[in-house]
Amino acid sequence: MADQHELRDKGLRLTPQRELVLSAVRSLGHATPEEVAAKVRETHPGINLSTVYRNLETLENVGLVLHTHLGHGGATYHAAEELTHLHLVCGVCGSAADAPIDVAAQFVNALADEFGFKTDVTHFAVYGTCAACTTPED
Amino acid sequence: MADQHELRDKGLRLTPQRELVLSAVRSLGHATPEEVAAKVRETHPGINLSTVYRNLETLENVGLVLHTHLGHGGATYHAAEELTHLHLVCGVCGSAADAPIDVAAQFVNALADEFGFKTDVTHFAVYGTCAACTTPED
DNA sequence: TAACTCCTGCGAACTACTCGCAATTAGGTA
DNA sequence: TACCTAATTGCGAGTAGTTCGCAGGAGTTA
Repeated sequence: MADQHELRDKGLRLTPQRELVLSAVRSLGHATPEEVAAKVRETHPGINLSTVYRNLETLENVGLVLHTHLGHGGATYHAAEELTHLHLVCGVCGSAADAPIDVAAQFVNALADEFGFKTDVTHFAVYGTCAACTTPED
Repeated sequence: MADQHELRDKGLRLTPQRELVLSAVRSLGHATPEEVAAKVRETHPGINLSTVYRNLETLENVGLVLHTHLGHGGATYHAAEELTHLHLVCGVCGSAADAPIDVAAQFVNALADEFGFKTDVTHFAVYGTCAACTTPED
């Protein structure tokens, strides 16, 4: 549990709320601010939603967490070290599968070469139809 | 102006509001519901925002318009026949550039081959940093 | 024209998020 | 250890964007 160092190293104060938010994000994998708040409230019932939002923002600023848009409008937060995959969101069944970032390597390179655009493929989900929903089965 | 046929063919009633919403989407290229409302109000000032939202949803259900997520949370609407490009959204300056869908062809194929995932690259923006913001200039 | 529905306008409600302020608390210092 | 200062928290209000219910009005068919 080197959280204390991580947070202090980034120039942040070490508050119970902040630690709880960070560990909630880590344990949840991906989670909306509300889900993070719910998780944190299991051990710290009084925590305020504003505090969760502010800590997510703060933790994102120092690079410990990141957010991704999975479509519904709300952001989904991840621990920074876990964000090594891209998200395949199915428009039919709503599932979100993971795929390794390498499948996008050519795409990222093409965008870089042709447009000078440096792509972060993990930030937005990739939308489409998953295998299960594409294959008509009865 | 075959709008009447289009709408009627889809089983929709032909109301001035509905026609105006559709033509606003077509003339604007990409637009948020609020921008569509503003456009429509140029010729039909009394139109209600709810009506715009409902018509966008209705038109989307019958396939005449589509929406894309450009990131800020709000959806952006397009005429269905215009959606032949993907969007490169810059996280630094916030600009949204267009790119032909072919640059994503390999990526789409890889996803299809490896995961059976049928990708709609136009639905979500592609996030990253544009050339202007990548190149440090003074 | 009459009747039947769909559609519209309106206002309230809702969701997701942000902000200001006063009280609290972490971290550094003496 | 006691104290000081600034960061942080909780709370409530505020905001933006979107949805919903309802009653009146309009498009469509016979």
